[in-house]
Amino acid sequence: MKISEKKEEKRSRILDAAAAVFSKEGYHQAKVEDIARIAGIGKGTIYLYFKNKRHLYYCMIKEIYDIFLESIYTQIECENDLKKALKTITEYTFDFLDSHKEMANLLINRPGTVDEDIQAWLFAQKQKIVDFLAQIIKKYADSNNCDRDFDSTLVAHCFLGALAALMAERLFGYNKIDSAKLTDKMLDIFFHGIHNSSVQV
Amino acid sequence: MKISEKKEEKRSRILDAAAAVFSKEGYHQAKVEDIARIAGIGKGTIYLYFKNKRHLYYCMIKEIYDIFLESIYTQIECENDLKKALKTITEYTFDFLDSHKEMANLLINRPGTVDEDIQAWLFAQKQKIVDFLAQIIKKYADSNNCDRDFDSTLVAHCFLGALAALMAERLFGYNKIDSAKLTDKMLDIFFHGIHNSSVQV
Amino acid sequence: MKISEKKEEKRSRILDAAAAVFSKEGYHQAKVEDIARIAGIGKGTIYLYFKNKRHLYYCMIKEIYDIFLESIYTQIECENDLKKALKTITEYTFDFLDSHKEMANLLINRPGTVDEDIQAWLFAQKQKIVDFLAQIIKKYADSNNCDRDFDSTLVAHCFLGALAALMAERLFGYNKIDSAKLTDKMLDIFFHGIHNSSVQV
Amino acid sequence: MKISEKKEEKRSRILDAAAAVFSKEGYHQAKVEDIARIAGIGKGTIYLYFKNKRHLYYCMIKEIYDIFLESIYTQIECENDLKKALKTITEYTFDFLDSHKEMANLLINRPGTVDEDIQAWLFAQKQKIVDFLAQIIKKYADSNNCDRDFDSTLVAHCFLGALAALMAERLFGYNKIDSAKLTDKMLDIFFHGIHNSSVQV
DNA sequence: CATGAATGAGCCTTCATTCAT
DNA sequence: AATGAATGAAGGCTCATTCAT
Repeated sequence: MKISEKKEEKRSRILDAAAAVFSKEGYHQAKVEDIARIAGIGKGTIYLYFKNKRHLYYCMIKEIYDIFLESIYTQIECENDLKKALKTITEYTFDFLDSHKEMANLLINRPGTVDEDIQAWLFAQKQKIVDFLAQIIKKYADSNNCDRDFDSTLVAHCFLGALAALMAERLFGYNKIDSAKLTDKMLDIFFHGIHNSSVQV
Repeated sequence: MKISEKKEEKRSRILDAAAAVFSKEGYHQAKVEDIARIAGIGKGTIYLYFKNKRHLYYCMIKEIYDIFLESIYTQIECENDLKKALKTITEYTFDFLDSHKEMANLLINRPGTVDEDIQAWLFAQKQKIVDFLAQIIKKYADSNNCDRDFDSTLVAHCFLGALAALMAERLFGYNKIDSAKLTDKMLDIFFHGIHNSSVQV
Repeated sequence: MKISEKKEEKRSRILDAAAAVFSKEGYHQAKVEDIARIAGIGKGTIYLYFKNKRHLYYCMIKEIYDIFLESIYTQIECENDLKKALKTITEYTFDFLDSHKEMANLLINRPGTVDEDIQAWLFAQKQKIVDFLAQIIKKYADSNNCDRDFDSTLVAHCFLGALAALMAERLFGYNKIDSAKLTDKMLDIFFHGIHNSSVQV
Repeated sequence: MKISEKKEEKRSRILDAAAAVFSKEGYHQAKVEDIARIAGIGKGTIYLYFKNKRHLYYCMIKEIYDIFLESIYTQIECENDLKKALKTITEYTFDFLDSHKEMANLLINRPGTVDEDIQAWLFAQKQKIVDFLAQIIKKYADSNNCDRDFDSTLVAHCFLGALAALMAERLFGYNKIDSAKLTDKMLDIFFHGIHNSSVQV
């Protein structure tokens, strides 16, 4: 028990250090030695837990995605109200990056720069989220007898794109935006558009 | 004249080759030698035109952005109709990446992976587009006496984020989407939202 | 007693494992960890019995040579007939390598690849065999009033060289040669040469 | 012309340095950096001429074998007298190793310790020599209506084994033997054996 | 001007050895 | 006594950059 716990704890420390370094430097410039130093261990130790640098990167990014996605899924799963669902996703995303600031750069700007396999894997992950979201949107449209004719997958893409853009702005931008208000405003745009409704009628 | 023209032409060839290689491989994996070979010149010659690899990258990406942005600006500048403006931007972006497919990967996925300075520069470029767009949106809202209260900068971010997401999907996704329809659908979402308008009334 | 017996048994297991691994991989490519695994013990334990990898190698190869040489000596010691003595040596060598196939590669191809000290030690061991053999040959020549004038040390070298070559061929060659016939043929060559004796007369 | 000559000259310098270092240290302990230093060039330069350390080793040992074997073949090819042929081989071998002392250790003790491919290649080379020699011996036996019944391949193996043993002794032994006498004595043993011919009659 | 052969700093990875348990 | 997790020195190889031609 104790030993496997210790190993798990050390593996976790390495993954944290890896996230920090990879996020700051990008995959290719990150040095295994730096990761080791930040994890407080020897260089060789990393290779007891991960086959090589690439494997370490993959495990790290997979862990982050797993945590993030699983959490999103469970929170949304049984939610029938689209607005609430999107709000939850948005808020959770903000929170997640706020509490993992050190890897924000990685997630937003640098994820797929290792090789084609990892790029493909990331693409597949993203596809899953899009599909999941599109399905919720579709359900919403159907259940509301919605007279508007929109492609739910397209909407999902737009929504996630907008979300990513706002994340980047919030994280790297000079004007820090309050996340609560941001969420509401963004959802308002998506639900009602920017068109002057009074004119529309 | 002739000499400086020749020089300019060679410089241009190097930049094209750099765009192709950096886009395919990413900054750190791209080899100066490959760029030289594709440009049809000797390896050392690159260093007669650019201080080093980093500088070459910067010049290349700057050139692309300059071309792209200038084109956008001039096309939109005197456009008063927001919908038309956004449509133009969207269509031009699609066309641009279609005709520069070899650097699409670079522009969408890999731009800021060199160092913090370049990341900051890119961020500033993006900021300019956002500001420009926000200004147009603001003008539209004001001139229409719009009763809806939205943050034009926020809308600009969302719009560009969505645009980027659709670009990525169109470029790397399995289902190639027709760009004309895509544009219309996307703008429809942004203008009227996804809410059931019949219910809304 | 019991403890020292146990220790001896473990030491022996390590030496056997070392012989197997060193023979298969060669000194530098052999991994201490593999030896430990094959010996069924922990990696650190090896260092309780041997100072380091080099020492382990030395002890192992010394043990093999000791067993081999002692056996040869005792079998030949009181043999007065040279032909019988050479036959015994040849047959015993074949048998020894047949029953230690796993270290044949080591003994034939890889022994002295560690450092100069070990190479010198091996050279000295070989010298002993040569001297021993030369002495027997000398005795034979003297006692037979042999009219042929040959350098017994030279003959010893030639005989052992030929023996080694045949061992290598038998072990790694495609045509497995029957050892009994081989011995007779080889001794025949050494005793009577390849010259046409009928012509000679 | 000039350039390719210079390249050839440098390649040759690298191969010489490689022979010296590999011979002294063995493949695995030899450092590429040492080879470069001895060749008087930078470490990276070696990789302009050879794919990697293994390839360098292979090219070096192949070159040595090619030079050696080709020379032997051409000298022996049209020789009908077996004794002269064997004498030529023996003398040439002595001369070759005398003039390439620095790689003697490599050729005698360490050649096949890199990997199985190279070991197999070396084995094949040796096989060629054996076959070549066996063929000459066979021709000799046939043409002389030799009444002695010996396996020419076996004789070839024995001869080469004895030759190798004498080479090793001459190179590493304390008593330097004069090569001219050595050759005669050795051939005498092979042709007439050590048996007392007066007794034989 | 243009070149590409040469360089060597830099980094990933291995593995003999140690030492806390 | 025995272990095996941890270490870090060492070495193969790459590639941006230089400079002699």
